[in-house]
Order: sequence, then C-alpha cells, then structure tokens
Amino acid sequence: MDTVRTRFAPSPTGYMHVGNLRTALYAYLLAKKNNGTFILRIEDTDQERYVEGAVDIIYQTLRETGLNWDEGPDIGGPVGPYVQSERMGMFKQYAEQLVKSGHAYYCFCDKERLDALHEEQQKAGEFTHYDGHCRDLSPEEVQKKLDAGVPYVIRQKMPREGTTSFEDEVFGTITVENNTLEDQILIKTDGMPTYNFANVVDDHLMGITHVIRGNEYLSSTPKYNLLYEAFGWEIPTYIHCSPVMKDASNKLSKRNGDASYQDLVKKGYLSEAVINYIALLGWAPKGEEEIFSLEELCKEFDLSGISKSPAIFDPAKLLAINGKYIRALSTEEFLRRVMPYLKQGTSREDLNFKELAAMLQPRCEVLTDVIPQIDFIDQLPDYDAQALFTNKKQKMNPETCKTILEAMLPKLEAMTAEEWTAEQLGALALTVSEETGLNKRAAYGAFRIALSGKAVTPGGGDQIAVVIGKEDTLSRVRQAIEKLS
RNA sequence: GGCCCGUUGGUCAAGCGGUUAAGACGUCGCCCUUUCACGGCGAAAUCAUGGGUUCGAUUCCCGUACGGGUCACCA
Repeated sequence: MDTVRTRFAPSPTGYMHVGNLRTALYAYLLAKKNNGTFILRIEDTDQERYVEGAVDIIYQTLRETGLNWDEGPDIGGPVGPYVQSERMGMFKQYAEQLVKSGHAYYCFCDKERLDALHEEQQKAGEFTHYDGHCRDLSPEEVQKKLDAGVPYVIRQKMPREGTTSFEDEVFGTITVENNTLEDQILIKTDGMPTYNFANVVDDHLMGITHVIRGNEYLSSTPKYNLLYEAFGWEIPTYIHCSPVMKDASNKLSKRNGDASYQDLVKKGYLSEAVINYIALLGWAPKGEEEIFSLEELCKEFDLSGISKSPAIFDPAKLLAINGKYIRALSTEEFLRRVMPYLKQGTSREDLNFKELAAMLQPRCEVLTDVIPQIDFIDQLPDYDAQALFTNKKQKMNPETCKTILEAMLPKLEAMTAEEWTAEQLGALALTVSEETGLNKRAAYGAFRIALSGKAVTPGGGDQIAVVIGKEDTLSRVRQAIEKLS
C-alpha cells in the first residue's frame, strides 16, 4: 500500500483567500487521516504575477491554522526542491522523451502565423485553436530547423479520435472527446515548461498520490492523464472541489477584503473557528456534530462528504461558529486573546480585567465586539437622567431611582475591598429594594444605569461595579443622584 | 459558441426508489433574566422545470431553464 501524499501548491500572487485555504485544509486532512504526508510546493514560475511577501503569507497562514507541512521549501524533504522556479532545468528532458516516443512534437510556428491563424478562425466564427501545422513534420525537416536555430516549442500530440475518461472522487467518471483537446504547449520558446506540464512532472516526481484542487482544472485533467499515460506513470486520484462563492454567481474575490484569512483574523475571528467553518463549506460530516478541532477534523474527514455544487460563503454562520469558539474558551484564555481589543476600548489600567472578560465573553461573536461595549468605562456618557431612569417594565422612574441610589450610597461606602464582589453587591441591591419597598428590578436597574450611563450594558450593575472598582462606583452613583435632584 | 460540471428551505447541507425530506446558521415566537447577551423550548420555510422508466420518484434516464468552469508560449 502506497502511503498517501498530498500537496498544496499555491502561486505566490497575493494573500490567501478562503477558497485557497480550504483547498490546503482538505489536502492536509486527507493526508493526516491516512497517516500520510502533506507537502507544500510553491509554484512561482509566473514572474509577472509574483507578489513580494506572498510566500511569507502562505507560510504564516498555514502555520497559524495548524496546517503544518511535512515537506516544503523551508524544511526540505526527499524530493526537493519544493520551489518550482528551482526545478526549471528538469523538465525539458521529459518533453524530449515524449517527442521520441511520439507523444509530442516540435512546433516551429511563430507568433505571426499563430495570430493570423487565430484571426482567420475567429472570422470563420470558430474558436481559436492550434491547427496541427507542425504535427507531422518529417524528422529531416525538424532536424533542419533545429540546426538552423529556429525557435520552437514542444507540443503534446493529442489523439485525434476516441475519448479519454478519468475518475474523479467527487464528480465520478468524466469522459471527453479527444478531438476537443488541443495540442497544448509543454515547453515554451524559452525552454521553460508550461504550468500544465510542470505540474504533472512535479506531481509524479514528488510521488503525489492524491491531487486536490479547484474544479477549474476539471477540463484540463484529460490532458494531464494523457501525459501520465504517455510516460507510463501511475495516475493519481483526483479530488476536484467546487469553488467557494461570494454569491450565487460570483466566486469569492481577492479584492473583497473580508475573504482573506488575514482580514478575518484582524476582524477578531479565531483561526480555529475559521478552519472549522471553511471545512464545512462544501463538505459535510457524517453525523450531526459540526464543531470540530483540526485534530477531530482529521478523523472525521471523508471524501464522500465533499459536495459537487459551489458553496456560498456565509458570514453569519462563520460569526455564529466563532461565537461558539469564543464561549468555549476559558476566561483566562479569552482574556489573553481579547486584551489587544480591550486596550483599544479603554486606557484604564486599574480595571478588574478578569471580571470584565467574564462579562464580555458571552456577549461577543468576534473579538472586536468588545470595543463598543466598553465605551462607558473610561468616561461616563453625558446622559439624560430623566429619560434613562424611566422604564415602565422595570418599574423605574426618576424618583424611585433616586431613592434607591441614596439608600445604596452609604452601604456602598461602608463596603470593604474584600466584600466588593458581584455577589455581595447584588445582595446589597436586593436589601435596598426590600428596605425601600421598591421593586428589585428597579434597584438592579438603577444601579446599573448609574454606573454606565447607558440603557444597554454588558452585564449587570454588580459586575460593572467590580470591573470599575469602588472609587469610581461611588463617584458615578453620586453623579446620578445629583442629576436626579 | 463547443466541451465539461452543477441545481434539496434565505445560506451550509443530510438523503443515495417507499422518510412526518435530518441537522446547523439566519428569521420569528415563548421561557430564563437587573438591560443586552448566553442558555432552553418551539414555529415557519426546500427537492429548478417538462417528459419518461417504475406499483411508486428528491433519488434512475432524456430534454429545457438557470448557474459555474474551460477553450493561452498564465498559473
């Protein structure tokens, strides 16, 4: 039994969008599920589209998400190099081997002839394709041109009749007429391989057993297979995945900021949650559970769960899953992760951050959600007391609130630092409600609003008091009483 | 346009000839509740379409519509 070897082979042309990451994830999962090897290969042969720093983004994204590769450019491996541009010398001999075996041929057609040909075809209402002009040149003619130094490319000689079929794990058997296959270029005038050729040779040389990629390659796969057959190489298992869409008819685009992994993290998404969500985009687990750690995904992942149709990226579902992950964190861990965002919302150092985190944790779906929720902490808003302390449902009005707060103030002043806990403060509010004969909802509400100056707050007055501390609490209660006088 | 592929609630989707057509997100309602959340319970909502095949089609076959992909000396 061959061990499973999969690869993720991105082009460093920008940042990683969610669709890319998903392909990497599936390749990783398939390898790990089978105790196989996950390989990273950088396909950087297109200098035009090369983007500075893109390789680092690929490394960083895969590391952050835990998709660690077993062989790759930075760590090497038995079948390197793992950067395609460093492999450039090795392809031509393979193409020449194909010429010898009659599966490929030299083509001396220059750009002018090709342009003219295509123009003619277009005029005739046809779609452009190579006409096979050099396909049947005699060996003598070929040698003569070669000797004369005429520039050439090497083209694959497609069969003119019959059909080619291949098996895809997702789409099943796919068959195409051979006469629809163009004699594609394998080696360019500059001696370098085209992507399609390099890809086949590299995958074979690297021992790739399962090719996982986007289904934009579905149509070119028959050509790949003909190449494998011509070499007598073993054909890998194909797994083509439908794209991740932005809406019903548009793929997720790189331009649309929120589609990239980096941006999601910046917006306060947890990388575990992002991985979990994108695993679910176009793949369904066997059971009903859908929250999985990467490790669990390795066990759970199965090719039969990959769906054929495109999946629309749903930010609302990602949000919900992210919220679940946030709530599942320990308070300490949540605090650690949310701290940078808390710092954006408050400059105070004296807060009880643990209590603050506990308060905020069930109230955010992304880490950035904490920022607007703590806007009352550094500075009490300039609120309208008459309006804010009026709430029929809570039986609150300015007078009752004033009575309550005045009753609370001395009791608060008397509390020691040890007693200053949410439990004791809650009990205090209850006592006041009993003593004044006023509704307990009003007691709780008055205290909460006095401390926050807001109708809607994360958590109750008792918790807020713990967060901001005794001194600030007393000051805010006094201010409220004054406003109500 | 040729070729290839796809189509189950608003979204992700299970299903693989006979089901009350799962589940999740979202939406709505109720409960819990010191506001807002969390949590709990419940509801509405789906087989693109027309023909076959079959005792019986969401499921199999053909057509139609719609959507996607691909037809480079790009990857």
